Amino acid sequence: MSHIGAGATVSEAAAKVGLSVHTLRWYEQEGLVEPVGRDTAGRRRYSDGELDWLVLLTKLRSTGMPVRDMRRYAELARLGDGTVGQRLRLFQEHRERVLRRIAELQRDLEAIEYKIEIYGQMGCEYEATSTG
Amino acid sequence: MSHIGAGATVSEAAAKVGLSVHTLRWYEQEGLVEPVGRDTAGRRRYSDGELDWLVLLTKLRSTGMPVRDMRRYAELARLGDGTVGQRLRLFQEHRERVLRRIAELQRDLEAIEYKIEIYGQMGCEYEATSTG
DNA sequence: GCTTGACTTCGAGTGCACTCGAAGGGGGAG
DNA sequence: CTCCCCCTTCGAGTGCACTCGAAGTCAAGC
Repeated sequence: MSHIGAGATVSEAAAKVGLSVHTLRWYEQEGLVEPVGRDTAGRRRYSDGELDWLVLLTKLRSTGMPVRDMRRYAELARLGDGTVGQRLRLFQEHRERVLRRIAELQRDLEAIEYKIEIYGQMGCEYEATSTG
Repeated sequence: MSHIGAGATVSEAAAKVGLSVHTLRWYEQEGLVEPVGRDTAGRRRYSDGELDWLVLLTKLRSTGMPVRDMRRYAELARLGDGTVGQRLRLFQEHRERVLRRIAELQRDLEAIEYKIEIYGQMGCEYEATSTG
């Protein structure tokens, strides 16, 4: 490896951010990532900043942001500081969605835990019966 | 409506549980729901118990349980009390998944909130500049 | 000089969970 | 009698986010 300090290769970046090489190229193609810097041979070299961006994208994805919104966000970021307000609103809306989602999961979890309790009781009775 | 007390029609059930009529039939066809009781004309009549079951299914779905696991669960339920242990395990595993999912959302939410803070600060500076 | 890993474009395939529409028929309420 | 809601089977379509494979090229490292 003679690229020490020159940034990560695609496969290294893939390993670091938890996306496949295919997906990294696809993200770039879809405009979620600015065209990545290249080495003399034309191969992608991901800088720390680009890796951070990718990590942020994975967090947005994992919290359920659709790819089209991520694309929108990437476009805004590309346009510079003038779009900070829009990016803020985009993130605030997303936060609300995530909070609602968490609340929904917690609500529905209660039904699951209630069932676990019931089944636990039923199981105990069975055990008690079967073991005497 | 002369079916007072005779159970809900498909469309009523759909409205109550938040699934489409198409999806209700599809759930039945996929074995997520036992064949629903019928009236003299062969039309589905959902009892309160059947509605409760559907509501439970929607909670499982909304917490991310795949349809194949829901089918497995429905099969176990159909087999009676002897499968309570398996159902308990199924729910316990699902609970763990949901808890992990909530934890993941909360973790990733932090990054989003951090960004909101940053953008908030940037926006304030801009406002301060533009308003004076 | 050969292997390895990277590059390109392209389109097709995958998995999931619906979602819809067509075609043709039946029964009950107003 | 006539709507309207329901029934059936069937297969195809949708949306999302990948995911894969093919085909051909290129350059660096051993």
